[in-house]
Amino acid sequence: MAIVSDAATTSSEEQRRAAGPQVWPPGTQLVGGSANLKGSSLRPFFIYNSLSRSVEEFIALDRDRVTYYSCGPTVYLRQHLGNMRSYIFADTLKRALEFNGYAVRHVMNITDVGHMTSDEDAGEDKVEKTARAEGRSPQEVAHFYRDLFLADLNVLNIEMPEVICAASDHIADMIALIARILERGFAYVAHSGVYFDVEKYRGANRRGRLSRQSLDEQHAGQRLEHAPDKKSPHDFALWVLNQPTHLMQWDSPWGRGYPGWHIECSAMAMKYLGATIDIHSGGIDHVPIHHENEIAQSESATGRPFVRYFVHHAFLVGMEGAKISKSAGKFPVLEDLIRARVNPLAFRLFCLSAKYRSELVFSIDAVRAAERNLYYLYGFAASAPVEEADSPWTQAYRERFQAALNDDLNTPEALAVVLEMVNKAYRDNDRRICGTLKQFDRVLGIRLAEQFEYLKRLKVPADIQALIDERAQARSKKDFGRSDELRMQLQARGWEAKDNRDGTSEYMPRWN
RNA sequence: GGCGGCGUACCCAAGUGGUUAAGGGGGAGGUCUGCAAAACCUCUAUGCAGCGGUUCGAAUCCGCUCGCCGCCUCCA
Repeated sequence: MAIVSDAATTSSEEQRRAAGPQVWPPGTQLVGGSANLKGSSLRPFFIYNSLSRSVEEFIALDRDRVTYYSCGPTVYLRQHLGNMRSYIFADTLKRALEFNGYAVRHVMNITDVGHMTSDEDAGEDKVEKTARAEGRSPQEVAHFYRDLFLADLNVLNIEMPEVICAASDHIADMIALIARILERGFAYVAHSGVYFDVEKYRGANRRGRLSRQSLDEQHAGQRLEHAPDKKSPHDFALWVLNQPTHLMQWDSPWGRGYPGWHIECSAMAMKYLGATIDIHSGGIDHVPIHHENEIAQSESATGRPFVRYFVHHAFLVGMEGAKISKSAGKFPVLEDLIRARVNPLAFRLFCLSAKYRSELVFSIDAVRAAERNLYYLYGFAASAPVEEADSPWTQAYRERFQAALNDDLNTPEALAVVLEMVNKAYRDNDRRICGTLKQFDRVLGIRLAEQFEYLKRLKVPADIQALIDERAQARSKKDFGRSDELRMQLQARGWEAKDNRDGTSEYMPRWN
């Protein structure tokens, strides 16, 4: 039984590190998939690894290819802004790696079965609970909220993961994985389900690595009165049996039932990324239970390390410092921002204004502050000389930008670099920074590139054009009363007038 | 009870042993302008919850105190 010990992991890690720089000396230009990223080269990228509780240099298992699994949504409710911070974080991590020349294979799950509530005695599947409440089938509920979720990703300009996989499409993979765990003796079959044998696994001394909590310290099982046929209250379900009221059931070698929540991530991560994946990310709340259990299951089945870098982000919190959570009932969603006439991409920028490991205090005003930055950048891009080559001085900003990202994803610092560069471009009246800005936007993801051609592509409606023409006439006759009146009319229709010093005027619609 | 985190200006937020404590928002003043907007410039924390300690030197390390929060049970 080859459960790899911590010591073994460390030594192979050291070997890898020692070998790394020889394969990829700083400054090496990449070819192939990363060749389009001019100017970015594989440099040391540091990230906080929850497994070691320290910032480590990231070294991919396979040179410049990264396998990345991030926790996706349970599709029983609209994802709120706290959730969206999570996906923006995952997307930013991926983009930062790509900026460094890595090719990232990103897998995200969609949980549509097996994620239980714990309010009631028996517990209830979250998707089914919503289905009952809304009078729809679990599939309808899952699809409905999945589609809303995907739409939100699109609105926030989050890149689609290479694989998005639903748990219910991978029942067979989960059954196969459970069978392997059983074969290896780390699980047992009881009347109420197939359970992972934590006591047995503890002998291998792996569980508790993430949370640093011994099982005895946890008050595990204290409030879980069901499933009396578990050997130990710490044991968790791999497959649930004999729950006839459950709507979603599948046949298995152990009887009809449905999978436990944790097993899907192990099964799908390993199916699409292999037994050992480079990065696994998720919310900090998943450290003690969900990810701990994932590790236990996966490594029991394969005898190999499951995840090399576990990365956890902190919460978006409300103004009283309390977490914005589903169980609390009230939480803002993307539509609340749109209803408040805030550009959703401002929320993206807002998320980047804090480090992923820090709690971020949410307020509409704070997002509006980020929106000012968004439009500052848009305003610059809309009139920037795209066709000209960048000035040499931009190189220093590119270096600083990358250095910030590579320092444990310090996006606030990176953002500061971007703003300082644009400020310098304005101040020195040297606007040849578009190429660099476009590169930055590959990480920022605020659709900046689209703004460069904005004015040229702009179609002015005839009625707006009529107002513009009349205003030009009024201004030429120095009829400023009429001119201001027309400005107000244009404003009411969403168009802003901007008068230049030379007497010309520019008109563009408001962004939001 | 156990584990973990936080407290930096009016607001958001970097910085975690060593030049003037990033950046943004907001505010004040100014340049430009018919006005407005945009942009630019100047100013806006002798101090980083409080009190001790270590150090040549601390927001940064240690101790205590106060306040806030998360997890241990579904949660990003």
